[in-house]
Amino acid sequence: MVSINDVAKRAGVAKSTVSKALNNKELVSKETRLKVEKAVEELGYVPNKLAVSLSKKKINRVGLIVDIRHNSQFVDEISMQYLMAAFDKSKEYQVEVVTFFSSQFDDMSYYEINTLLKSQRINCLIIYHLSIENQNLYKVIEEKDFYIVLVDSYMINGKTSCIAVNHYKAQYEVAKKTIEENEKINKVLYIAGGEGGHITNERITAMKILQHEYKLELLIKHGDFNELKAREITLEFGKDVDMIICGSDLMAIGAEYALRDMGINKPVAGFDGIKLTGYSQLDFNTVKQDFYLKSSSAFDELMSLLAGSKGKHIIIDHEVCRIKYLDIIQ
Amino acid sequence: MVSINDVAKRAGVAKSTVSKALNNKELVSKETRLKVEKAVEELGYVPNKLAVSLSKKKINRVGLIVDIRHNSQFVDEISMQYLMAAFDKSKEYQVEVVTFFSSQFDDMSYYEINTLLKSQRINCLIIYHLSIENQNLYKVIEEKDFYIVLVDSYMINGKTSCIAVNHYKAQYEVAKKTIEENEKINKVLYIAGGEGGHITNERITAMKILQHEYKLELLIKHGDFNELKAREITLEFGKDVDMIICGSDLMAIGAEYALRDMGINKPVAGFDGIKLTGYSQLDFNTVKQDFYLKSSSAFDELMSLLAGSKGKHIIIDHEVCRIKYLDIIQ
DNA sequence: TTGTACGCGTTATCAA
DNA sequence: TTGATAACGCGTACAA
Repeated sequence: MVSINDVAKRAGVAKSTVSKALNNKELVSKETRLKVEKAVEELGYVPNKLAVSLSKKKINRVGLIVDIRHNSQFVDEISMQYLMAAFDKSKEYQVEVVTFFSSQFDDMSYYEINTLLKSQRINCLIIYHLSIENQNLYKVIEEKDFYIVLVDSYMINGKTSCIAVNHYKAQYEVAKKTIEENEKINKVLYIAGGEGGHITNERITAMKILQHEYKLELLIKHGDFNELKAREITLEFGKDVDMIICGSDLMAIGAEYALRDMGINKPVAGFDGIKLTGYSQLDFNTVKQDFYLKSSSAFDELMSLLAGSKGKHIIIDHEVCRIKYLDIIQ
Repeated sequence: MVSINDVAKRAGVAKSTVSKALNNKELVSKETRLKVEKAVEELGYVPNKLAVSLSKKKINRVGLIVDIRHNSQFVDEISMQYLMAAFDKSKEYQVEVVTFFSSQFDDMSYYEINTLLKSQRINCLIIYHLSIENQNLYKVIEEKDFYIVLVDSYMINGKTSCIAVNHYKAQYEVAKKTIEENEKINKVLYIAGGEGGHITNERITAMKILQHEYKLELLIKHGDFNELKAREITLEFGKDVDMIICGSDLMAIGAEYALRDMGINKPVAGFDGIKLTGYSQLDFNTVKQDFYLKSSSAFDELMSLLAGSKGKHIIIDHEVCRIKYLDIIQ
C-alpha cells in the first residue's frame, strides 16, 4: 500500500508537508500543493483512516446494535430502516459506525461484550429494541462507559438517552379509535408485548384508562411480540371478545388470520405501521411511526450527548392510520 | 484509554514483554505472565485493534455491500439473512467486516468508491445483488484491486468468484411444475426481472425451452423486480393469458393481487421463497433458496480466494415449493 | 513556507 | 527469558 512517505518522496517534500497540503491547504504554497496533488494522483494514494484514528486524540466510533430476534420473525423491515438512517447520519457527522446484531451478544459475558466494543475503540452506542433478556447489555448501560441512545427502551442516566413514541398516548388513541368505529364493544382482548417491559406497562395503563372510560371488560395476555403466540391466544380467547388490540402489527396479523381461520370477523388493532401489513392486505388501525426519522433523531441525540448534554427522554410523533397495499408498493 | 504502556508500568516489565505475554504465552515465563495478567485485570486493559491492524503486515477486512433498492420495496428480509450469515462467518474467520448499502455508492464516482474502501483498508468484498445500473461498482470488479465474491451476479476473473442457484434449472423446474399442475395452458406471461441481466437471460432461456416443449405462446415483459410494475403488467396483459410466471416472489404477489382485483383466478409462480409470501397467504409455486447458506458459502469462497484460489462459479441448491403461512411463523 | 521530531498503540526484530 | 528499538501511517507542535 502506498503511504504518505511515498507521496512525500515522489513530490520531493517532507511528509508533514504532504499532510498539510491535503488537510490544511492554506498552510502550504500553491506550487508545493500542486506538486503534492500530482504525486497523490500518480501513485493513487489513499490516506489510511485507521492510522488517522490512531494519531488523532479523540475519535468517535458508534456501535449500532440491531435486534433481529425479539421473538418475532419479521422486524427486518424496521431494522433496515434504522440502519439506513444511521448510515446516512454517520456520513453527515463524519463518524464511523460499526454494525452489530444483538444475537451476537447472547452467549457473551459482560466482560466479553465490553472487550469487543472497546477493542474497536467504540465509545458510543445506539441500541435498538433492547430486550429484557440480555442482562449484560443492561450492565453496559449502567456502567456508563459508553454514550448511549436507546431506541424504544426506557432508561436514562448521565450518558444515556432514550427515544420513542409516546406509547401511552399512541396506544390510547389507536384503541379508542377502533372502539368508536365499532358498535357495542364490551369485552376487549389486549395482546401485549413482553411481560414487565416499561413500554408494555405504559400501553397497558392506556388500556386500563379506556377500560374505565368505556366500562369495558379487559382481558390481558402476553404475546411477546410473536405472531404465533398471538395466533394461539386468539384461537383460545378470540371467540369470547368483541375486539382484539395488539402490541404490534405482527401480532395483529397473527390475530386476524387466526380469526379468519375460526370463521369470525372482529375488529383488530396493531402497532408500528410496518409495510408487511400492507402486503398482508389486512385492514386494521395501527400506530404508524417513522423508523427512519426515529433512528436519525437517535443519532442526533448521541452527538448531543457527546457534546456534553445530559441524558434525556425524547418523544417522536406518531399517527393512527391504516396501511394500504397500494400505498405501500408505490 | 489504558494502553499497553500502562500495563507494562504496572507490571514492572517492558511493553514488548506484555505483548508477548498476551499473544505468545509460551515465550514468557509463568511468573511474568501472571504479573502481566494481573495488571491487565486491574487496569481493565483492552488491546486496540486499530493499532494492531496498523502494526501487523497483512490484515483482511471485508466490505459487505447490501442492496436495499433493487427497484423493489421488500428485499429487507433477504438482506438481513445475508448480513447475519456474513457476521457469523466473520467471527469464525476472525476477520473484520464493514457494512455498506449499495445506495451509498449511487452518487459516487469510481474514484470516490475506491477511496472510501481503501481508506478503511478493505481488501475484499462481498457484493449482493449487484445491479446493472451501478457502472462504478462494475469497474471496481474489473480493476481487480479487491478480492470479490458476487452473490446472484455472473462475473468471474482472477480475483472474483460468483455464487447463485442454477437460475436456468430453477426457472425451468418451477415453471414446468406449474404448467403440469394446471390443464390446457397455452399462453404464458413471463414477467422477467431487469432487462439485459445475465440471470434474467438465463431464466428467459429456460422459458423459451418450455415454450417449445409445451408449444406455448410466450409473452415476455420486464417488471424490474418491482411489484408495482408487475401489477401494471398483469392489469394490462393478465386477462389474455393462462398463467403468469414471475422472476421474483415480490412480482408474483403483485401479479396475484392484480388478478384478484380483476376478479380473475389464474396460476402464478414466483422466485426466491421469501417469508413475505407466507404472510400474504397467497399460494403459488416458487423457488426457495437458502439465503443464509448462500452468504455463508460466499464468505468461505472469499477466504479461499484470499488463500490463492482462482475465481470460480459456484452453484447452490434450490427447491421448488410453496410457502405456507403456518410454516413461516413457527 | 517548509521540515524535523514526536506521539498514537501495537507487533516484530534483535541484542542482551 | 527479557527489553530496547524500529516500524506501521498519520497528524501536529515546534523549530528553521
